[in-house]
Amino acid sequence: MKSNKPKYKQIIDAAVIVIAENGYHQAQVSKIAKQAGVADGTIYLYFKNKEDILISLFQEKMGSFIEKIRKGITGKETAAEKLLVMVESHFNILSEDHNMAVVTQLELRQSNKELRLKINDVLKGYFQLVDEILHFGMETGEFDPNLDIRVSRQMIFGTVDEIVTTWIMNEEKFDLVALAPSVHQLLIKAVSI
Amino acid sequence: MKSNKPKYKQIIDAAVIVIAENGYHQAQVSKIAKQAGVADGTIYLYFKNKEDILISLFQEKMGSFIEKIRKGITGKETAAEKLLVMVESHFNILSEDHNMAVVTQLELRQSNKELRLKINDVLKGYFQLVDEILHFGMETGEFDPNLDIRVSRQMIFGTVDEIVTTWIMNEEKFDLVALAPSVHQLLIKAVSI
Amino acid sequence: MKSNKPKYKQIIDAAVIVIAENGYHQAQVSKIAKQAGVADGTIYLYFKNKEDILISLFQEKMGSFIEKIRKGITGKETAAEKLLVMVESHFNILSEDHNMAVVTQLELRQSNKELRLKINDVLKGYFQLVDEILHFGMETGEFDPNLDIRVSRQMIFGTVDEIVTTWIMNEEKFDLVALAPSVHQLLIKAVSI
Amino acid sequence: MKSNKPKYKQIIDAAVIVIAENGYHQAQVSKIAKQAGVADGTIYLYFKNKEDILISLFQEKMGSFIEKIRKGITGKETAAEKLLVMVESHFNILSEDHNMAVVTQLELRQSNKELRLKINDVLKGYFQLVDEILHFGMETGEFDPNLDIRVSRQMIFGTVDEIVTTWIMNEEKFDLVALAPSVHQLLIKAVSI
DNA sequence: GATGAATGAGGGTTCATTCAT
DNA sequence: TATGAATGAACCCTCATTCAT
Repeated sequence: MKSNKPKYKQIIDAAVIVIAENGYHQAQVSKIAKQAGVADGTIYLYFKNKEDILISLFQEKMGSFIEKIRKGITGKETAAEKLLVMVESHFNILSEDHNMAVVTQLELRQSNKELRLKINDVLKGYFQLVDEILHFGMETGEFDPNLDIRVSRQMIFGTVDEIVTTWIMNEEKFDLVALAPSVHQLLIKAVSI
Repeated sequence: MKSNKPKYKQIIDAAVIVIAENGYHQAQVSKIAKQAGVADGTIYLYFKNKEDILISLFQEKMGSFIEKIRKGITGKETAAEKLLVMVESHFNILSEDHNMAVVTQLELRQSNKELRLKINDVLKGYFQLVDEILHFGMETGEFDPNLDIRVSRQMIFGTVDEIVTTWIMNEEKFDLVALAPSVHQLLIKAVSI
Repeated sequence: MKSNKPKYKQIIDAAVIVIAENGYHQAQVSKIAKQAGVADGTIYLYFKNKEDILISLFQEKMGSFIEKIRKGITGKETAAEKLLVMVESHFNILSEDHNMAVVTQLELRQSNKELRLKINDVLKGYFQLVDEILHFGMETGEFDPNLDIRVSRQMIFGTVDEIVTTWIMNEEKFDLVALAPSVHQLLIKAVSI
Repeated sequence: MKSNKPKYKQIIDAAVIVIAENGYHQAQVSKIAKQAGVADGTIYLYFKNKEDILISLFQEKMGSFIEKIRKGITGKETAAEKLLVMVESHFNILSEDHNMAVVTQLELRQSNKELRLKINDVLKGYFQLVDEILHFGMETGEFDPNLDIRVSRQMIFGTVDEIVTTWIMNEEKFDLVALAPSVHQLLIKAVSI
């Protein structure tokens, strides 16, 4: 029985599983290869080196993560609704993919500075999304026109990120998605007039 | 000329310098020993293992960090003032100690999950401080009596932490302390009625 | 536009170029295949394995090398003249083919003992040529009738080979062919009565 | 039972044995360490890397090789005698140390260009010795005053080296030392007037 | 208490060769 | 014939920790 998934995706998915199960520093290339069902050398036909797997992983996953959120907020009419959908989606997506949550929130942050800088580049897409919502809210008059966009964005991302991290560190013992409304309420109050 | 500092502190200070200058993954025990002016083996008379150095480092530094902040907020009369002092102190202390900022915000976060769990234990002292301010504000009627304490605390810590991290990742190119008022204003609006 | 050269020669020529340009240890089969304009697998339709390429290369090139020299000395009347032509030809041929010179003098000598033994087999054709000149000189009375043929041959080959190697190691900065007369003179004195 | 040899020498001697017995490309650091009776890591307390072992090996062995020969020729009165002693010593030393002979004549020549250049540096000490004998002979009138020193030296070294290599490639089946007189005679005739 | 030489486990990556198409 | 994607064995070096002095 052959897998029809192209090997590139196959390897990235394997990496997520292996990192989630073994931790960043115990995610050897050979383990990833075995999980992907390919030979060690095959990895290097699709990725320049181990770091390249991790960056690609983050890009792929975060790319579709952002895309999903963006789709969700597109139809919404008010900035408040958009923000709510963003928080809800963020929590939802990570709730539904335990491995991804562990990998992006905990494991990949153990990487070295160079890799983290590249990861930060990817995160810029998320920051941009937040900025768009903020600008929109300021235009519609929902948000304080004198907001410091940068600080507001850092508050929003910092809050959501901290909550998710805590949730994972607590072994996902509470219902993350259920927190969305109260998180949203706090954030809305902060940026409103 | 021999240092009179007890070797325990000597080694921790050396660790901060070495990690700040070389990064977490390039901070070998032998480098720390050399920086501390002791033999490699001497380290193990004062610390169980390398991880123990890092935890002790975090405990020592975070302990005095929290103490300083606690002192600052003690005299203040309103919860809002306390929160302002907390944010200002937080930014101030890290602004004045570049090495500490780099080590606690960036480098130590590259440690494995186990170590990070222990670091989180130390952070509980900080969380408690935030909780106290929140409770105080709820009692005085400054803050919303229906606040979800945990989420509010995560918002406050997440926001402050994210801003500091961004500041360091940007090579401290902007004035961190100057941001305190607008950060404070956002947070106050979030938790007020 | 396809090359009409049979692929066998095509691959050997590619190997010479790749080895000369990249060195023995950086001359991967895939590089040779790319240089030859064939697929990696095609190599194995014409050669048993990588070693077989190198031996074949040496045989082909050394074969025509010896042939050229043999032609040059055939018409000469005295052993001294023959020896002069041999040295001159040797220097000439390598001077005119930089790649070949590098490959046979430097790169192929990095091969393992087994391959070098096979290379030595090919060199026997050259040794035979020298032996013929020596015998001829001994018969004509030009050379010492009590010569130890084997030692004399090793002197002649060792001398010429050492000079060529030095010339290449010095990046061909001096005129190799111009050395032929003085080399010849030394050798003639050695073997003469 | 502890070895009292300093580990540096211990490791070099082990390297000679391992390379002689297994060949250059099969001489793994772990094998050398095991043969030396030390841990793999210990190697790196005395040598920068694997290449450093090989260069040091060559320097140490070639250094004492040249020293021995130099001592032998010092007392001799004529250039011819000096040359004889040199050839004899060269053959003698290698005859008496099979491993060294294999390592320096065959195995180390498989190293990459960079290492070979460093090996060549060491050989310059030998070349210098030959040059001294040649100059001496030219001064005493034993040798042709118009000798091309460089070519003569290359002849002498090339001849001796080729003979030793052949001897080893033939598994030392003939008596190398016994060849010294006839080799000497040839070389003397070559450089005499 | 203090030293520092010695230990030894562990992993990313290359590349000659194969074989299904 | 020709292809080229896939294979998987093999090795140098680092560094936290120990222990004889």
